[in-house]
Order: sequence, then C-alpha cells, then structure tokens
Amino acid sequence: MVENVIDAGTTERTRQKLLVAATEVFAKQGFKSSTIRQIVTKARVNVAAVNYHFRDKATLYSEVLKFALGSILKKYPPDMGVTPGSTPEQKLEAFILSFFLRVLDQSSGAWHGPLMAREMADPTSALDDLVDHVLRPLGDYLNSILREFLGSTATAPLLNACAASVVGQILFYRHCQPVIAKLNPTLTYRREDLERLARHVYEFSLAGIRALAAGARR
Amino acid sequence: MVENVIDAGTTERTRQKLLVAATEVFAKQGFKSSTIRQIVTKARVNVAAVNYHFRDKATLYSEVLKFALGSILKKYPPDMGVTPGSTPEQKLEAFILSFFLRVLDQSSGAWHGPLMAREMADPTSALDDLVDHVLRPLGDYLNSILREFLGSTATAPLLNACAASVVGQILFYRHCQPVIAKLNPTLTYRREDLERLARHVYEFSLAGIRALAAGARR
DNA sequence: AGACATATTAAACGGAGGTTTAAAACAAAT
DNA sequence: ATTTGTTTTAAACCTCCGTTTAATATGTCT
Repeated sequence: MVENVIDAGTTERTRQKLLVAATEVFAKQGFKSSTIRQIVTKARVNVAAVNYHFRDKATLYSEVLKFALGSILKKYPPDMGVTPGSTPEQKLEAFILSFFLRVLDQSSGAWHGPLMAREMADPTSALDDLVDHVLRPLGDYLNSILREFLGSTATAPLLNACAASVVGQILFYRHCQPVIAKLNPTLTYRREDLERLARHVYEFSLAGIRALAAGARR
Repeated sequence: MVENVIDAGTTERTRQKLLVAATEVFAKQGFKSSTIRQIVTKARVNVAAVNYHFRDKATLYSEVLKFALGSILKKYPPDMGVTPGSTPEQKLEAFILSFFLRVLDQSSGAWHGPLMAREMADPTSALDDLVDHVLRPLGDYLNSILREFLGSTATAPLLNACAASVVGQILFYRHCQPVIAKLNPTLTYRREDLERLARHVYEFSLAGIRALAAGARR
C-alpha cells in the first residue's frame, strides 16, 4: 500500500481540496446530479473522505454554499466605488454593475453565480440562510436607492416592482444563459461586455424609474 | 379531456395517464430527480409502462415538454387580442401580459411555467427543439415589435438588449419565485395580480425603450 | 370459437450511488 | 521503540433506479 507517489507532500489538507473540488462540481451540475465519486476523483482523494471530513453529501453542499457566498460579497460589494454622498444615479449604476460582475464573473474559481442561481431556482434547506444573510440586505439596499428617485411617499408595491425590474434584467443573463447562448452565440461575458450590458440596464432602468416617479407624483 | 377523476376503470388510456402524471412530477422535481416509479405510482400503472409506451425516461420527458408547450401557446398566444393594425404600444402590452400569464398561470394542470424554467436553467437535450420551435419565433416576434419603436436602423445588439430587458423583468418572477415568496410573502399570482405586474413592466419598459430610441437617433 | 396482435403485469437484472467498515498508514508524545 | 489518536485506504454493503424479460391478460377480426 505504499505505491502512492502522486503527490508526496502537499500541505493542502484533504478537507480543503474537497471544498474546492465540490464547489466546481456542484456549480456545474447541481446538488442532485453531482456524485461523491466525481468530487473525490477531482480532488484526488479517497471515496470515504467526504463522509469522514463532512458528515454526508448534504453537509458538504451546505459548507460549499456558505464558503462561496462569503467570498463573493467581499469581492464585489454592492456599493463598490461610491460614497454616501454620491448621487442616486451613481449609486444605481454602481449597484447594477457590481451585480452583473457578481453573477456573471467568469474568472477561474468564480462559481458563486451558478451556485446561487441553482439555489434560487431549485432551493435546498440552505436557501433560508442565503435569503437572511445576503439577499434581504441586498434588496433593502436597492430599495433605499430607489426611494431617492421615487420619493418617500412611494408605496411598497411600487418600490418592490421597480427593484424586481432592475434585478430581473440582470439575472436574465444568468438564469437563461443556455438559451441566450443558442439565440445569440456571439455574446460573451468579458469584463468589457458586462460593463456594456450594465450601462444598457442602467439607462433602460433610469428612464423607467423616472417615468414611474412622475406618474406617482401626479 | 385532461381533467378527469382518477378511476381505476376509466377509458383513459395508459399513455395519456402517464403524460399527465409525468408532467406534474417533472415540473415539480426536474428530470434528474424524478423517478419512473414516482410517475407510474401517480398514474396508477405498472413500472414497465413508461418503457413500453415511450421508449425510455428521456423520450417521455421530451414528449411531456412538447405537449405542455404546444398547449400553452394555444392558450395564451403572444399576439392575443391585437390585430396587425394595432399600435406598437398595444402589441407590446399584449406581449407582456400574455407572457406573464404563460409563465405564471397557476390554474390546475398548468405546469408549463416550471417546466420551461427548469429546462432553461438546466438544459437537457430537449432544449434544442424548445429553442427552435418556441423561443426563437417568440424572440423574433418581440424584436419585430421593438423595431417599430427603435426604427429600422436600430442595431442588433440594441434590439437584443431591449428584448432581454423586457423578458428578464417577467421571467424574474418565475425563476426566483422561491426567493420572492420569502422576501415578499404577500405577493400572489391571481389573474388580477398578473395584470397589475404586466402593467408595471409595460410602463417601465416603454419609458426605457423610448429613452434608448431617442438616444440612438441622436 | 379460435387466432393473432396488442397491453399489462410481476419479477428480476445490472449498474450506480451514498455510506460503512476494518485494516493500514501516519504523526506526535512518551 | 511503544503507545495513542488521527487520517487514509480498498473493499464491501445496501438501497434505489432505469430497463428488460417472459408470462399472462385483453382485445379484435374472421
């Protein structure tokens, strides 16, 4: 049993290797379709490692989700590049761009987008944490920006509908990516492409919000 | 002919019972997580029935998808209630409302919305047909409406971006329904609610489109 | 009635998946 | 060097799934 020469002595612990490999597999295939044997093969560890270091497959998934979400908001904070004194327009544009980068970042090891998209569309028990710690604060922040456009008398349904309009335009590119790739094969998601898409959504939304603000004031 | 009491001795053929049961199971759980034994139990037929009447699980799924999509477009055609002579505004509003009804219709046996959402986010080999026969024609029709606003000189990227903005606002309510239910538990999807949401998306989008049309003309 | 195609059924097959086990390897401390 | 606790390993276990089989039932036509 001493014929193991593949790696001799990395310092990376097995647990960490499993987390990294599992993140990619879960992001690409979802919880149910991913198999423990796929994960341990990619991590180059034994089949029993998952059940030893984590209790079972579900616990591993939950740990992966927590880890991925913690790092994504650190990398692209919602208020990136703006100060409290910035204009509402600047805040909105920054929110939209950072949102685009967050969900469509394709740099290596950025599996946050696919992971969250899967969790939203096909929730596991881990969704509650996701909503409480990430999505609700994000929505509240967007609403605070929108209130600056719509005035303090704006009704909650109007605020929510506008927030949905902004976020929906962005998430479309994530949730429908397979379809978009077929309908529009030339579309890519490099940094510059995302900035162009973000600018479109910003201009489109700004006009929509201002029109509804004018309507509400009447 | 679809809604019938479950009765051991009805004249409903096994094949039809399988289609109905499979539609619900696939819509609720997705292709991979659904099992043949779940489907045949709900249909009250033998385990071998799927492989006898359809060739295998994948073919059954593909038939389910085809059947569900055929009926939904018949029920809510994209141009419902408008004539070729209608104004662009009327066409756009009709397109948005029919889209909302199509993806969020909650009448019993309406599993089209969840089915398509799953297929878009996590495609099987059936996606190709879906794109060619349903989604591409739908997109072309929306583009033809948008061209009436943006002028014949509008670039393809601008048209596509506007189409994405319109469709994205609608699909948000479908793809993120689990999250929306947690953030905004009071939101319901009765016919009147969908008409209100459609009106919001229409007004929001109309302002966005007109602003971009003005910008493009400059 | 008999003959023939079509449907249905219970049972089993083969494979894959998550998990467990028990032995071996390793590390640190005595 | 021996002990002790932790980690890794190969192998097996057991369940569930999609599919097949071979026998039985159900019609249909003459």
